[in-house]
Amino acid sequence: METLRERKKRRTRDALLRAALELFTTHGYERTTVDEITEAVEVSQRTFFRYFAGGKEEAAFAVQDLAEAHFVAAVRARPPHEAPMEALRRAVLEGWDTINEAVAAVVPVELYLRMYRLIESTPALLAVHLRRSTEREEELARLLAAREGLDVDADPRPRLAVAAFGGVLRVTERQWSTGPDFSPEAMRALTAAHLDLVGPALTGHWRST
Amino acid sequence: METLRERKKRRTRDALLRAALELFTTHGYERTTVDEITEAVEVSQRTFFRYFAGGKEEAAFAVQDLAEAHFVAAVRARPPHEAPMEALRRAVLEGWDTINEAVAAVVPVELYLRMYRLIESTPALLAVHLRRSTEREEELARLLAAREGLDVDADPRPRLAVAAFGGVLRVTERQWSTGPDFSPEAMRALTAAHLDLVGPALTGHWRST
DNA sequence: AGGCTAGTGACAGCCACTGACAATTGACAA
DNA sequence: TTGTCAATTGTCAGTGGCTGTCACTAGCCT
Repeated sequence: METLRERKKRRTRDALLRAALELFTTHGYERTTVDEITEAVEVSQRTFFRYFAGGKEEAAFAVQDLAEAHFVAAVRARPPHEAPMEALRRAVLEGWDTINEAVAAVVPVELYLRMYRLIESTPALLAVHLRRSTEREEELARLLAAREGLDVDADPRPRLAVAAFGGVLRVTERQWSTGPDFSPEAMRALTAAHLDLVGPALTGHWRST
Repeated sequence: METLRERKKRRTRDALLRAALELFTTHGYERTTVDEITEAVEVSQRTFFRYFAGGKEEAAFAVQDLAEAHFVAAVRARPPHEAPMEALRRAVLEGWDTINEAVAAVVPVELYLRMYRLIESTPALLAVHLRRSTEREEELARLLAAREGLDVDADPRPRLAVAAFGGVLRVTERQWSTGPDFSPEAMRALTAAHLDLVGPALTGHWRST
């Protein structure tokens, strides 16, 4: 079972994380200081940095970590006979269908979505988000390459395909976060629509839809 | 003509920029302090921040700005009858062919390439680079949409196509910056090869090639 | 020549982050 | 229980990026 010490640690971390996200999403990321977060939880500043060695940034992406791991797991769970792009497509849609399972245990889904929007609208956070996305893309490229029996360093196709897929997701994120409907369902629908359009978008001529 | 004041300003800025890039590329980005840069040029720290309000970051990307503007200009110069993706492809290859013209007036091309590598290998800089890339992609999407007579907010295809194109460039940058040949020619060749492969990469099955 | 103003330096201060050391508190065995 | 050990936390001091303020100097313009 869980020892008292571990329980306390977990609570402190959760309290810090929740306070951080709440402050970020209400007052803005850069405008909230670490001191404000620790005052809200009544711990020392030093303690915050011990839980989040990456500083405010790590706190800001803690829940994203869960959601993205959820998505990668969905990719891994796809049957091996599916074509790579098809597996990615189904996994990402599945991920949005079941986003609650991945996130709700730590923070309300609504807070996660608010934080997602904040990341998209805060340049410093968006930059980090994009870097993290490329790290995930590298992971997926290796995954798919292994699945198809390819050497990811000899054959660029897995990385290229995943990068193109990632590009579609970025366009989707951006449109979703600036649009009027912040529900997971809206995100899911937009993702599906965009994935359907990427083929036509690349085939040269747009005038003759 | 150019007044004495303006000449002095220009020189100070150039000196700061060159000192910054030189220090970044030799000692590393984060390990270089602003004080070190200003001591090398013999100005106060405050002066550095007056020229580079964005701090070290702005200095790190000053030359990238030139190169990227060079590329966008090449896209604009493409004949309107070319298909969008074809215009992007030719413009980016052209950009690497004539990179000297865009950069050499301010810093040696070799220093620019070293800085490029450093950006790719420094997480904090890579993140910013990726965000800047999406800004450029937005610019290109609007450009191409206008060219084709489309409304970029109503039709997602321009953004999707440009995002996929950008994804290919990112894969290329990454491979180039970790490879053995840092010449513009190598970058050009890699870019062309990857652009040729993105089509096949997206067509479902990789095993039977 | 002399007033105007842009550019600069010096200084003070905020915030993110880190290292070192001391104090506290849970864990566990005698 | 109680004493010991180890994990957790707080305090303090310091570095570096960055900003506001103010006074001063040097180029500009009439």
